Amino acid sequence: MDESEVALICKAFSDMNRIRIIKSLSKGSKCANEILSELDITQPTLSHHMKILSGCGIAVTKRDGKNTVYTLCCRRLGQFKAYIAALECVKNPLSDCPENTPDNGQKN
Amino acid sequence: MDESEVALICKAFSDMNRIRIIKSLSKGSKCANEILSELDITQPTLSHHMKILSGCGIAVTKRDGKNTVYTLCCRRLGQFKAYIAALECVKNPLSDCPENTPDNGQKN
DNA sequence: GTATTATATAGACGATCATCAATATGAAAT
DNA sequence: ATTTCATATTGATGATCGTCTATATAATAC
Repeated sequence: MDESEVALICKAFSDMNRIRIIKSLSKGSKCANEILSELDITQPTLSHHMKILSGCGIAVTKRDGKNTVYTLCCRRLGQFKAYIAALECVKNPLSDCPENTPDNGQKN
Repeated sequence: MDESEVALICKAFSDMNRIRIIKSLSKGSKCANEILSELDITQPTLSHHMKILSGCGIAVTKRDGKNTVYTLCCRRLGQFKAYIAALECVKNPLSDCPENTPDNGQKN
């Protein structure tokens, strides 16, 4: 999973309604109507959001008669979780930045 | 950390250049000039990105003479990582969605 | 076939975005 | 004080965004 894929998934996560959708789907597959009843948006807007969520591979679409069932893609979500989890955070790093502040305890 | 905070951080992560900045800072604090040399953007654009990254609490700003040193906020990043890591993915969930497809092995 | 239900698409709107060139600010060096 | 270096702010531009109404499509029911 490269940076552009991560950026795309993060963009999908960057809207509160879509986060709610993801959290809802994380409890199980749902059809559009069900999701719609949990949010305060119109049906076309939900359709738009689902297109974004499936566009980045986080959600999967499946027709079932009149309904469209949406499911979280565990594999894709797992890849994303792994990427985020792998982000380190060095507390007191070396840096080539000239004249580092003394209380960082370093000069380069 | 509520949904709107997560959305804000994800929005900060939704740009490739900002992801690169975060990955770069994850290896240690850096001043603007250093980060700038790693990317293909102008100085004002970098300044704009850093404002977004510090605005959501992921990066921290510190003046040091002529330089501005940027550091990842480990606490904040940790909160975000925890939220993402906590996203479950149920494989074969119960759903109230009418007429679930048979190969899901469920009827509701 | 016609109606009904569920979802998608088209087109529009104002808002926000990433980016830039130009300029301002802040801090050190001379 | 003036210059130099590092960063921030301003203002503009074209692109993308979330949302809506209106309409189209797809699938079942009658």
